[in-house]
Amino acid sequence: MTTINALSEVAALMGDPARAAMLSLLMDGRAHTASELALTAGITAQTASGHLARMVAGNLLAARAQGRNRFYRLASSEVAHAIESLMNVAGMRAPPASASAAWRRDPDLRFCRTCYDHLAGQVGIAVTDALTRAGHIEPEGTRDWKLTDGGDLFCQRIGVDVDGARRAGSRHFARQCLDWSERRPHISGALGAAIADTFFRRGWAERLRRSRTVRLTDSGRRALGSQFGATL
Amino acid sequence: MTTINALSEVAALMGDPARAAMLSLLMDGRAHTASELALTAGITAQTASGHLARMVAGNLLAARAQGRNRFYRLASSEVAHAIESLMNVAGMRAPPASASAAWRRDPDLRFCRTCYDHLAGQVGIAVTDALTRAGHIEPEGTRDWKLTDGGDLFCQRIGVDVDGARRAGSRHFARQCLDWSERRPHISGALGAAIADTFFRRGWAERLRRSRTVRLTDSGRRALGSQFGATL
DNA sequence: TTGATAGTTCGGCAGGGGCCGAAGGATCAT
DNA sequence: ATGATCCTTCGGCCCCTGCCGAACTATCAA
Repeated sequence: MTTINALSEVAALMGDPARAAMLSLLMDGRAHTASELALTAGITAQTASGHLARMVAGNLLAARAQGRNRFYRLASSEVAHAIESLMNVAGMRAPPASASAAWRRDPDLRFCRTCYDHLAGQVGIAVTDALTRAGHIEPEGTRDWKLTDGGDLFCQRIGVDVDGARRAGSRHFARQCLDWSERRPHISGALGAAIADTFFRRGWAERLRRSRTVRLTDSGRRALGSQFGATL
Repeated sequence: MTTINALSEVAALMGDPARAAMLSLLMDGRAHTASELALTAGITAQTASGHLARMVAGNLLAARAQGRNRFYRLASSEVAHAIESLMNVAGMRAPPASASAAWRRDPDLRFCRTCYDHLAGQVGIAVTDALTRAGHIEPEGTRDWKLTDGGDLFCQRIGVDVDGARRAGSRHFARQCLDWSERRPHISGALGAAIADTFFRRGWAERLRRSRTVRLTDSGRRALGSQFGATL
């Protein structure tokens, strides 16, 4: 019973024009301040504050305080995905203006803010596909990956701190993270973070300054071919 | 401007408990009568009638009159997809009770009513994965597939009417259809239908009588291995 | 024709929720 | 400290909308 109510509650949160306007802006994957969101929604700061609090409580948004600003962002790629599919039903073919501007400016941005510590986008997909193809990981249920013995060896060989990831407390070891744009699962969780760390440490990828974009270096491209047997 | 309102309107339609209950029931892919929907939503027939009319006007539902009954069903697989992704955000792991009953009764049913003319479920995923792996198709944007030259040849060879699919008027050629249960894209659109047609024509798959289920035959299982290099 | 069933439309009630003004913390700049 | 900025909480207004009772149409079964 609460199960059906949960559906309507999430939908109702998205079903208000002001909140929908905020969510649309946040679809660019970035974090925005409360006043910025109020402005684009065309409402006062007080009203916006109430809306934002409700969406945080409903696990649609995540908030982060910084100085006297509060930055809000979408809570997960699942939320982005849900909004996208609603837009699809609503007959919107392109993302709304503000988001599509950011999109063009930064075409490699694939909702990396919430996929912060692991590789997402096309690189993440390529790595995940290659590991799957080689039998190094296997889907386990609909939410996790299983690292096979061969995969364990492989990861150790290229320098991924698998044991460290295993010891990462309560954190999930290897999760399936559904990428917003690619719509296919890639590796997140502690192992995903460890793999990304290896990419950065070995100079295969680098974070762009002041951006959530990850760029694959030339040596990374070569490594993807020689180590993973994948091309991008 | 209407573009953002469209998002909130669709979400608002799904954001009422009574309407959400009806939509959940309709997630079984079947058509239900107005009174049936009123009953499960726990409201009177008058109230339900209003809700249903609004959802039809909003292109969420399609109605079909038959005698003195009116049958309502989800208007498209896009709607089903949107509901599913909202359920995902709401943290529902299993489909709601009523739908899960149909689910258990018919475990191969993967919302085939709206994916009517193309292969969905595990078979659709297996085919799509195999074609991707072989480089026969590539994701194009977030909504379409691109059929490569090699893929064109391959399809012709196994008897898929690719040219016919290309001539299919205004219909999309090869769409990414996100499967409800598998949560991964498979091929829909004209090409998806043509591939499914090949499977039926060559006896690789068969529709079960009076059911939306598609069964893979033994020869289909062999073909999947020999032609597609996939196992299931 | 008469009655029963399925569905819709209309009207009025009542509650929920979105909105803003006012006021109150928090943080930064000077 | 003083003011400015950012954000939040509180209180009250008001509209929107979901709800049902009643009445009406359409189909089916005698």
